[in-house]
Amino acid sequence: MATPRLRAPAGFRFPARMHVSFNLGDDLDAAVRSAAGLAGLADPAALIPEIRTADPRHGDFQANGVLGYAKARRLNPRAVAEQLVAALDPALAAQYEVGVAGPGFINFRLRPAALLGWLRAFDSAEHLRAGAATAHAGQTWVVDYSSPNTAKQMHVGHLRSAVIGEAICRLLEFMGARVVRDNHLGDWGTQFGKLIYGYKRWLNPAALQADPIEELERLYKLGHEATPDGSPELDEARQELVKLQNGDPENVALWQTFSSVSQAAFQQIYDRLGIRFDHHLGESFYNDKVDRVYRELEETGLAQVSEGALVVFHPEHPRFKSQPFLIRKADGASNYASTDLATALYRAQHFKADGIVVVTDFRQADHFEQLFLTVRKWFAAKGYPVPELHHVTFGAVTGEDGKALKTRSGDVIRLKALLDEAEERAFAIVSEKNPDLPEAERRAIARAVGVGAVQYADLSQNRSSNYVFSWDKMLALDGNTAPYLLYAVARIHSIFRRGGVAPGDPGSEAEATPPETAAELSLARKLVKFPDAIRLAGETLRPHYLGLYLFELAGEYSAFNNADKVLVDDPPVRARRLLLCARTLLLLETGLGLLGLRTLKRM
RNA sequence: GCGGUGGUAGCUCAGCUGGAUAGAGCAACGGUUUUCUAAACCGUCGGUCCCGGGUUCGAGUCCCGGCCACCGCGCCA
Repeated sequence: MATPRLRAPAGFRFPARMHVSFNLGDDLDAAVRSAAGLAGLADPAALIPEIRTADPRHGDFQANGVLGYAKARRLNPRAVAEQLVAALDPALAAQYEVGVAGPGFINFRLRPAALLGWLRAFDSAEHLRAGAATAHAGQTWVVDYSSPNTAKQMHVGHLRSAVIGEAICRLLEFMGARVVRDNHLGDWGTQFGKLIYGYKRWLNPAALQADPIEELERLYKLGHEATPDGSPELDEARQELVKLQNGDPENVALWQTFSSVSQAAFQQIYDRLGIRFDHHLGESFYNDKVDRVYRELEETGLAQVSEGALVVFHPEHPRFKSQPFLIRKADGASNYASTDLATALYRAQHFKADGIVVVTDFRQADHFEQLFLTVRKWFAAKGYPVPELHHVTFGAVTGEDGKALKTRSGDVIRLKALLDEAEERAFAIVSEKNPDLPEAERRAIARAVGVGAVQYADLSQNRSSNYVFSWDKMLALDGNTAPYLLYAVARIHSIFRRGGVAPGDPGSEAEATPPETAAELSLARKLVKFPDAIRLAGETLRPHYLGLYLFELAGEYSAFNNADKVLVDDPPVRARRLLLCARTLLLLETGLGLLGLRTLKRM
């Protein structure tokens, strides 16, 4: 069937310098809306263009909105689509081939010169950032992630929150937000009574020096074993806790020691993962802030006493009308609902958060749903601004048997041991594949590849589902893995080394002509979709959308790399291929950086 | 019992909030190297999208009812 195509007006020259939108789809949305008015549609405001990235077979973008509009008004959708196309701003024809297809889709295919225009406009990390930063400009987002318990080892269960949380922080920052990274440590609770009990009796100072968390875990275990239920020893341990809570100087000093040595140990892990928190406001920080929560929730009538405890019900909710949100225990003590409420208030008021993101596993979904329901009503009742509240959940990490990941002896796997093993395995692989590199470099490569593989295994998959931990899969050079992506980066660097130019060097790109070969075009069209991946990952708080894009980009690059030699003699061809390499490198390095991975120049 | 999440190729998973002929990787089979990193690329094979209804121009995607797995549901976090 015939599809009308817009042609560039005779003599039209694509301007060398013109405004280029970061999100090209935004231009199309505006253009179609404007055309709806010019085309004389009965109800132009009702036409929502619904611009989507298209299957490459059909074009780069498509407008789907005509179908719904036409059907609702008993119009022929193809006819409406053709009316719209005829009314499109002719300047658009300089950039896109436009056609109507199927039942009434409008397809837009970027012309090679327009592809080059975008690639020239977004030629640096700064320009990409400037393009992306409109989404959350001027906003403050608090991200609560990792959040381990002090005096305990970080284990594999803490991995996902840390990795996903950091990627979300970087995405939000890239999109223009000021991000407050807050490690909501589990640093308060009944376990400290037993730990102090053990500490005062069996401390080995040398062991505390050498591996503080190891020693604290040993002391807690001894304290726990020495204080069985109903024993006088348990009463003593409880007394230690009471003393701590009442500000006994000795116990407070001990508790502070536990916190500081724990944070120092955690930071060793965070350094390997590229994480640095702005704040470590643990549960203890909110001890003196829960009374206000009780008071305000009672005075607004949201909380009530039930079975001696202070609870919040949500009558409009099918389940939480009867399942209580327990915010103060019957004995008067606070619990994590109390401190989480106080935390939300502090973040909203002290940090002036426009958004709060909490990254924990899916088992806490009920808690956060109740928490957020309560916060919204509470803030509304008091006239406090209500931030966007997001609970970012994730599934479990399982072994290949589908059960929770454990060591062979059944213990939890420590994060330190896990990262060590990742680096060892990566070192063995790089030493086999590239034995001529100096050992120091192979070690450095192993650090980036090994840790990156662990991070990316988490980030490449939809966070909602469980994921199966497999060394072989995450360290494979094929498939959607960190080594595959890092390898693509290294290969591009290799070309620039061979060519004796720096990536993105303006001189090397000056003569670049628009992409021509099938592989060049395919790569260029993938490159300009980067903003779409950022938007999708950022809006849904699902980093795997960015990972998937990077994998597809690396795939396009590999196909290009295989089909078209870059360092050819013909200057314009060489220049445009170098430009494509430089932009691929820029987007891969920027994207992997947003996911928290470190990239390499050689591997 | 109520609820959450998942169920897509032999395996591990995508599928951009309802769009065009459902895609990758692994595994299996075949091909490409005087080549900028073959740690790559290309192709073939492979589908009851858990089942049954419904909504509509169009459903893997939304609604209803089932089945299976994991998880949560009053003083742990």
